[in-house]
Amino acid sequence: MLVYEKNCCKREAEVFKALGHPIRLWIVRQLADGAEHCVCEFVDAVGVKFATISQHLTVLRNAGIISNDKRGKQMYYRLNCPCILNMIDCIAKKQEE
Amino acid sequence: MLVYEKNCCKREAEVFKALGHPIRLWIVRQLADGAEHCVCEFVDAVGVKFATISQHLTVLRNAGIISNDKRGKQMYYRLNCPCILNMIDCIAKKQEE
DNA sequence: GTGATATTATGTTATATTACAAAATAACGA
DNA sequence: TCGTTATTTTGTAATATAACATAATATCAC
Repeated sequence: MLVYEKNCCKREAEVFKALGHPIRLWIVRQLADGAEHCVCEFVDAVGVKFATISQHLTVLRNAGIISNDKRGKQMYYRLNCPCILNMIDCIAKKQEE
Repeated sequence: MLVYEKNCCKREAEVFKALGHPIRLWIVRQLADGAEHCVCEFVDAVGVKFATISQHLTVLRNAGIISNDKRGKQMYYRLNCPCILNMIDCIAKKQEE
């Protein structure tokens, strides 16, 4: 018999939700292998407004997926746990089938 | 230099988005190891309306995560690819840290 | 300090999601 | 066939999300 506990899966669902947007998923991929990038690089590549990218980065940070680090005028972002890329690749492979 | 291609990551993001709701994530977990369950079992356990669970199941199905199979009056659901559980467990472990 | 640059915060509008009620469908048993 | 049960579909209202404009903040160069 199945049992659903109040608040179950809440925090984990937040991680998946954060990855559930094309721009955010793409950003995470750009941070593969420990690469660091600043906000303006994402803005240039994606072609949406600065504020929008910044918002997406905040979502990823709140979910614990990325961290940031200010150096000079620029804010650099990096993956907290590159293992998340295995997961993404696993989904991507399934899509190709 | 980063390049974002139009429509990139769209289909994959949909999979993550589908997993990005506590009830749906819980449902996927109940289908671990090939277990099959019918809609009413989820309804009883979660305590939301039938229509709500049915809607969530549709989201998971559209994302290609689960499949269904009608037997008699009941509709049974199962995981398409149990490997998705590894991914979920990986996220869950990170949350415990 | 002033101005320029990089970024985040806030407010706003359009759109999407969630949960429900009620209606529709499908399969079974009497 | 008729009613019952299991489920999906459709419509609706509340809430959340996404993208943007604009304002605020922080850091550097002068």
